[in-house]
Amino acid sequence: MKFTERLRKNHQFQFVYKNGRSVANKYFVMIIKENGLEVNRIGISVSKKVGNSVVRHHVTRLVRESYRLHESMFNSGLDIVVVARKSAAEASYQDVESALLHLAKLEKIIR
RNA sequence: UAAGCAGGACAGACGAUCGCGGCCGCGCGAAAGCGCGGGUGAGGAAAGUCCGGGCUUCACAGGGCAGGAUGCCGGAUAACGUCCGGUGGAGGAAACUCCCAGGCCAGUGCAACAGAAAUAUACCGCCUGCGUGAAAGCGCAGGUAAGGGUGGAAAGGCAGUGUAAGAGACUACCGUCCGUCUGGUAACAGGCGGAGCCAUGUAAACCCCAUCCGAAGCAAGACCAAGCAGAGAACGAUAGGCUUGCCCGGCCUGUUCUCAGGUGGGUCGCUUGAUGCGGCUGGCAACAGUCGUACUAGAUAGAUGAUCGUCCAACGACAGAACCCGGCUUAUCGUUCUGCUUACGCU
RNA sequence: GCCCGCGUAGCUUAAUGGAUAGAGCAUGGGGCUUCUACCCUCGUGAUCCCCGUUCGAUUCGAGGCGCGGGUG
Repeated sequence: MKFTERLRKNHQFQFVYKNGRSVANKYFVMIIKENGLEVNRIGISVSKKVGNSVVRHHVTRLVRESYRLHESMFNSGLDIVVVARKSAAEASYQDVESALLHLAKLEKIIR
């Protein structure tokens, strides 16, 4: 991903949770905070409630893939945290893609 | 052909495009890194963390008590609670499967309810003697565990002799126990002789016996780099701390606690191993030896996915390595191979 | 990674290996009252699942499932 880094540390996530603004739909919760950098930073959080290890990895990959394929549409200079909800375990790739773009439109961070 | 039993293998495949983590090579770059090319990249259970071992550090090269685990016998193994082969028991018509399977004739405990009585007994009953009574019967003293109902369990079973009635009191068969002989490494099996059999169940009750067990865990541990600030309290050699829970013994000399401050980066450990596969030899087997051959993930918030097309058993279950092995247990859509048993039919 | 604990009615809980598993709250029916509340009375359980030991298991043993906690 050319224009994007990843959020890795727990304190980065906590900062976004405390200071960001959030929006949600059936599958995901998206939390946004401007980071003052040139690039976006994305973090994906899938808790143990969603499923076992295989299911959680799968959800993570679907989110990362759909973000990657639409990376150029997003505004830059944002920290984005995507939290998966329980129903995301049964979602297909098309569901994830449309849900992610829907949330991005709600936040008006998409071109 | 059908039903079943046992053991093994596989765990969607191929192509295209876009992406991800290591590794190798080349190029650019001071470096970080970037680009191109090549090759590689999750499991049969990677899971649960229930056992065992390697490895590393600590302690000791030392003893006792406590505690824990295992539990028919023999073997395999680095080791095991695992595996193999036997013995005994249970199930099945069979192939075959299952069993925490040492010891209540060491000690202690428990056995509700029912029942006369639960580890010791006479409620009903049976019988004898005496008394009373015309008799039936009643009362007293005694004998008796064959019969009765209860119960998981009622003092070997069954048949006969015997007897007033009965009783292993006696006898045959079966069972039990003891001794001895034979076979077997052993568990055990079989034979012979004796005891007429003073005694139930429970040790997944305490316990006894035999064997084994030092502790912690790769966030172990080793190294490099960066950075910081100390202060207070208690006790101080008849003290404090470490050493396995305790004791003895041993070691150290400042130790412990509280508050505050700093870092939270990198390298190694890290994958070649009690390794996999194939052949041969030994062994009933588990397994061992030997020869050949292969190298097949090493991330550090954590890499395998998405889309399209074709195929099928037709939408593909259970499920993701985190130091590494050997097992056990649990989850699982299905496909397939081999051997065996029984029934039916045909030749 | 390592180590503990718990699971009983809708909720909070009790139990020596021997009940029909006992309470309180809640809830449903009935009574009392003109009505409601209070009060009285009657009812309502897969002892988390499964296998075993035992004559008999909530209790003992093995395995599983779920929940909670400690520690690095």
